[in-house]
Amino acid sequence: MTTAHERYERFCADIKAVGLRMTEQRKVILRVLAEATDHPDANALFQRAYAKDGSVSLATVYRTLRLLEDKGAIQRHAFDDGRARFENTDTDHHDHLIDLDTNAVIEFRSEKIEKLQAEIAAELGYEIVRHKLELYGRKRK
Amino acid sequence: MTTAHERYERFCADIKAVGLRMTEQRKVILRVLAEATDHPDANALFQRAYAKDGSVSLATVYRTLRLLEDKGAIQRHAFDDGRARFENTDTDHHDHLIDLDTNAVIEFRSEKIEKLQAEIAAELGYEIVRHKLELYGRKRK
DNA sequence: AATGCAATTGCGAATGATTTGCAAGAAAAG
DNA sequence: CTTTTCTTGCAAATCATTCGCAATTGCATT
Repeated sequence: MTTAHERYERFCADIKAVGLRMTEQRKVILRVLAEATDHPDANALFQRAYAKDGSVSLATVYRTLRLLEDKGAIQRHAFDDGRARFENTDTDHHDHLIDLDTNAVIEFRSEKIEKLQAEIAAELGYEIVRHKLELYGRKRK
Repeated sequence: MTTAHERYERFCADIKAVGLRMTEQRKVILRVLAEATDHPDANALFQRAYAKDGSVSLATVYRTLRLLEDKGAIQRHAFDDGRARFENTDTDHHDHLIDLDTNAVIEFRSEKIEKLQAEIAAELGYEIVRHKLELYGRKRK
């Protein structure tokens, strides 16, 4: 299990690795991202960062998000509600089950499904670069 | 196999079923939708409808789209490129493979994957209402 | 510690997709 | 043909996200 602090260090390393500067704003945003265990959207991240440091702007949150996404440090998801949501990529790959009543996001992973996907793509003459599997459902009672 | 004309008739029935009016514009838009075999976005649908009848506006295309989506007659997809794309729901359920180079959308269906998904959701205590499986890949050479 | 300069910021304006308010136009019912 | 109510097109309004730009700030070098 990776800790929030380890994630933060890794983000910093990613930034410096390409000669980018470590600004106050970036530090705050990276920390917020590293601490997130949910799937926040850009505005939620901005709120959290702004609470820690009022000098952070929404534009910079978006810029930092894009930066990290390009480096593969975080992942962007476009669930059915329109706006983009983000999560760390240091954890193992997994898919999502979205609770239609609460909007909660549950992570899961199935080796079998991963394998089947690759097989299907191969049959169609394709190689999978990435995939998105989202189950939308309700709790059974 | 459902024909475009049958689909059109069904759309009309859906509209009239709730006491809505059958206007010229709606007729044109329904026809365009019924004839679509691809996954057009709102603007593409507007272009096609406008070509048939210059009195159709983009706003009405959006309004009609939402109408049909609410009735479950068409389905909205949010692929990773941001804008919404639509398709008829009269065909059997299927998933999508998106060609990253050409943006082409290939449909497929796997019984095994469907079954696995249901199993996974059940394990987590959920019942699937709908799901979305998108493979993003490149042609193998 | 002071200097220089390119990277970075916040702001507000721009964007692109989609929605909405409203007055004018057209169905359906009488 | 009239009335009532639904629909429309247009333009303005949203929403999420991006961009231009002048001001600021890291950071490598003195």
